[in-house]
Amino acid sequence: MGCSTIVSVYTPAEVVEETGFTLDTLRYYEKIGLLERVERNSAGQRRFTQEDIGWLGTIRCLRDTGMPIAEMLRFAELVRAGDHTIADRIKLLEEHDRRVEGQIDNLIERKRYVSNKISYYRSVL
Amino acid sequence: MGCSTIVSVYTPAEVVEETGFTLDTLRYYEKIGLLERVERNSAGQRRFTQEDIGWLGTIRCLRDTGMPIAEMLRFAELVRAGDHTIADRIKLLEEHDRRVEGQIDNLIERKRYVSNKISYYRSVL
DNA sequence: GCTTGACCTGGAGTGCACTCCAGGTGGGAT
DNA sequence: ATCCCACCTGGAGTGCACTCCAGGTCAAGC
Repeated sequence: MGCSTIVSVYTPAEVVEETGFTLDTLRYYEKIGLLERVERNSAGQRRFTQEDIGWLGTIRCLRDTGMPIAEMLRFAELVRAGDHTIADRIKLLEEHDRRVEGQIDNLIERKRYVSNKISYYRSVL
Repeated sequence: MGCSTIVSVYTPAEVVEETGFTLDTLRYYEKIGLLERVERNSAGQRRFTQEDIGWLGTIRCLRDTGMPIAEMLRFAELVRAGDHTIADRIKLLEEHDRRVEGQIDNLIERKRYVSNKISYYRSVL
């Protein structure tokens, strides 16, 4: 059964580089269960898998669109629970998507106000 | 000198209604100097002016576009310092405007990722 | 005239999302 | 063999922006 799959593995430093999260943040995410227990080498040091990297990409995206950790945690649980939760995941993401839409619209609206203010100041210079 | 200007004045409750800030937030903003010392009636209760309302509108906008309080404070100081700071105000707002632009772009980018994820989940349902 | 409720002050507490620290272990280049 | 640096753990600390509280005053409608 000489299974010779090459499972590419990442050190903490590589993951920091790759994902842009700090090591402390990574550890924090693991501690609170947003990241599932990461594998360790014999010395107890973390060795991240490609899958971890992928999941961290999702986290990054959700986080940067303003999803609170509690909700990401809920999403993580759904993902772990298996394929029968896909409908729920869709629901969660769709709701988030609508909020992001709202955020963008609001930001565009507010930006107009800022731009107008700048124009006004320019006009009185 | 019977000066009979009608200076419309707002009670705290009216300002809360108008601006969407809580009374506590309004007091907090005054305490830290983001809002200049608000007028009081004989009983020491706040009576906001039209100008206060306008300024709170600006605050709302800057806040909702993610400007930290420290920077709003700096902007407030510039405004109070008089017209010779207009160039600085423009600089500050332009910088902020660029950041907001970046935020919007980033959000749009991330939103695409979320939408794709939703599509993917839909395809495997 | 009395009650109710809006408002006051100073200061303490909250929630979120990290971020830092002390004290220690192990791997790997020289 | 040695040294340094990445990494480990548990737990405490930080920064931001509020938010809440106790204990009190005033105004205005009934």
